Amino acid sequence: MESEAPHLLEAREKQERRSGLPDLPNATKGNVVLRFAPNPNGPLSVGHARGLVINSTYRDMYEGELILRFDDTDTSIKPPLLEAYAQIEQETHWLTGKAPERVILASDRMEVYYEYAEQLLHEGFGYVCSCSAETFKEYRIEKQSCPCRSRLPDENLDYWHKMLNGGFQPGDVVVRVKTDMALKNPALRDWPALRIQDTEAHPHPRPEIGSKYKVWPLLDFQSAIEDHLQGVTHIIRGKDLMDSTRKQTILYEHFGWTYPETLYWGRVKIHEWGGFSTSAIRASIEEGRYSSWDDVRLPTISGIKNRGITAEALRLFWLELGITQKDISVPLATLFSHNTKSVDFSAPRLTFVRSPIQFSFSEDIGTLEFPRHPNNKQLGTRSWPMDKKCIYIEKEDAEKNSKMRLKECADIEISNTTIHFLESRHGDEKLPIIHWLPEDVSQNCTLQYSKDDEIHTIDGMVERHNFSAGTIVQLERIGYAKVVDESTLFLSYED
RNA sequence: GCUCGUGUGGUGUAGCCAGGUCCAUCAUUGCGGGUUUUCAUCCCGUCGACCCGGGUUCGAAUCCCGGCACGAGCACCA
Repeated sequence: MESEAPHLLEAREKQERRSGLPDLPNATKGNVVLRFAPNPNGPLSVGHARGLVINSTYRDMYEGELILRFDDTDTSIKPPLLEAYAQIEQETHWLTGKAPERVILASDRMEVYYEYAEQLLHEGFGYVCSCSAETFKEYRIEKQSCPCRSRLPDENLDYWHKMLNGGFQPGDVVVRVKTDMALKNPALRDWPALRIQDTEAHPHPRPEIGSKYKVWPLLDFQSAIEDHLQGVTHIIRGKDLMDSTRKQTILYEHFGWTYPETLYWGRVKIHEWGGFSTSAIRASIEEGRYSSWDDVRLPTISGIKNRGITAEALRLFWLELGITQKDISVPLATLFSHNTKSVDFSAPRLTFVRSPIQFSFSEDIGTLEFPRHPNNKQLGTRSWPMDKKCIYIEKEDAEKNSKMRLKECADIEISNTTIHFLESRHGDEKLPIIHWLPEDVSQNCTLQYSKDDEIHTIDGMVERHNFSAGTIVQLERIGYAKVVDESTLFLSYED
């Protein structure tokens, strides 16, 4: 018994509660190759960030490699955007902390795909089909072979060459992988591998490609070939691509290759945004609804970055959701809570007074010196001279109270436009604490924030500073914000 | 319609494969409190869940059967 069923003799130890990502099946350190393959029809969305975060984390866990592959093989429906290539590379670096080990452009690899397509036809495992999409659909539903299926390899090769030489228009013909028309899953029956695109009317945006090719591979074919050629060991993709895996596995079996281990995740929506369709975002920008891809209202990586969200927050966010196949909908508040943790300790405190009202001190108090951050002494101190004896406080505070405590200063009482110091000057009484600003260190500033898909602004006075654009600060009693320029701040989110 | 997949608190998530240690983990949100000269951070407390119905078993969130619900694919998009 000991040799035949040792597990019966030993009480198996209960699995520890897991934290972080689960192990990758069949993976060993140093032998893992992953890929992230977006269509560059626009810069990356927050949804793409999931692919990047999960794949790059596994890359790091297994000391493997991450390939960034541009699947830019559609020039008419979701055509690539030339600027997106470089931007996606930058965003990848920003989010994952380093450059991908390899970068591949599918549009550079056309000859390779052709080679395998030709082999497919030559070996009788594929055929050129001249049925219309609708006609073939009927055959597929009826589990019937279409007439083109019985073409001989030589005949197919003739068609193939005619395809390559521009002898067909889009829709005329398509190369199919010969599977089995009786397959249970209708999606797998003789699936299309390459088609014709009108690259005169819709040239590829890369000038070196342009109208050079008429025949283009479809995702299932291109991706299958490339994954094998690059030695990809693990694919992590959306579960909407499950049938894609099955189609590709049939192709792999024909070529005698081993299909990578594949994991899937479900659909994610963000309450405030819904999905992350790149095409929809692109359309809304082109319509002029948004200024550009990095508009703070957009669910793009550049938009969220622009808002003052850190790469770390985005990473923690996606890591926490993991790779379950459930379809989920998450509120933005979850991302923001990660951002607060990511940012708080290093965010210098800055005073911003909304709707400022001016008051004068009844007496001199000299220069005030106090820390830039209550817990992080490394951020140094700030010093407020008060030669003018004139300060700003928020309108709302002035209206709500007559006695209050000026933060880091003293207890006061206001009357008309004058501030008198109270006996309890050093804080014996419990008074509302408000933030305030001496005129000596003030300057006009606009605080922007996004709400309900609109950008709103609040005018006020900000403490004079020289933090560079992009610095994340905390506006005391208001929230975290990003410095846009000398006189503009952007509030990342409301608390 | 066919095919595939998923169902744990308000929202996510762990546990499920190898049934007990699970009156179910962690986070977030809400509520309450503490620290703090910020309505921030941090800390503490609290509310709150195994889709339904059978079955197997001494014992089921975990295994089996049957429902139901939701999602995706069936594109000459990726």
